[in-house]
Amino acid sequence: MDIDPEILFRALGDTTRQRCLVLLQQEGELCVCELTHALDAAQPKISRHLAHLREAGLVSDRREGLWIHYRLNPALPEWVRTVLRATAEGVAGHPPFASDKAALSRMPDRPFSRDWA
Amino acid sequence: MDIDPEILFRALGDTTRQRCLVLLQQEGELCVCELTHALDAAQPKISRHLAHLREAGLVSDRREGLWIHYRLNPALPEWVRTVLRATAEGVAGHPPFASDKAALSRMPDRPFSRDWA
DNA sequence: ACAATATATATCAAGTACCATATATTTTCG
DNA sequence: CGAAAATATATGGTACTTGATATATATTGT
Repeated sequence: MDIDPEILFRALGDTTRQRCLVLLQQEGELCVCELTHALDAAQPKISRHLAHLREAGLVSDRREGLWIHYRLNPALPEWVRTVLRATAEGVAGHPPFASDKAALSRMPDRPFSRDWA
Repeated sequence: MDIDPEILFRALGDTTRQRCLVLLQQEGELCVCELTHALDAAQPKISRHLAHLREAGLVSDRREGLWIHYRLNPALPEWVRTVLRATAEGVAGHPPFASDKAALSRMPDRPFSRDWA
């Protein structure tokens, strides 16, 4: 799989998309309503940014009933994974990324249990 | 030193700036005319993109006579260095990055000798 | 002080990106 | 089939980005 670096970094160049990617990296798989809640953002906004990430090849999606689960695209080249990992580690402690994770874990009635160490 | 990830990735989201950063990473330090030659681009275009990188905190500059040498900002946080290194390694073999390096080494009358293994 | 060279900045037009709101689509359940 | 829930897309407005061209600034040597 090949990723155009211009498309990659333009996709990374928006805070909303960064926050989604960092959460996906930390949580593995999330549906739109979880991201919407974690970021406290309007649903169409999240949906459109996820579409952007999907078109850039960064995430893949999987439907399960009403829900659509997003995850990092498993076919990403290693250097892109390194970029995403370094970024997630670099920003994890700073706002708004730290509170996103907290908000997600506080979400009531999460549609799926995602128990993985 | 702190780098805002949105500013970082927007700076990386342009092919011209990527090419400059990859060359700077490979060569250590380059003046504007070298970058202009390597990318075969107009001088004001290179100058403006370098200004963008400087304002984003990614590069620093040093004047020596008529020339201004640019280099990666030595104060970059480690995660940003990792991002830049992974990117440079990931794209080095692909166009236009590969030919940029070749064009630079073919440049006649390069203003400085930069001998470092 | 003047000319030449390297680099920087200004301007304008064209394209692009983002947000908020409204609306459409898809799936499940009764 | 109709309603409800989750997600996706469309629209319009505003703001940012980019490139090309022209011009300005800074430094050196004569």
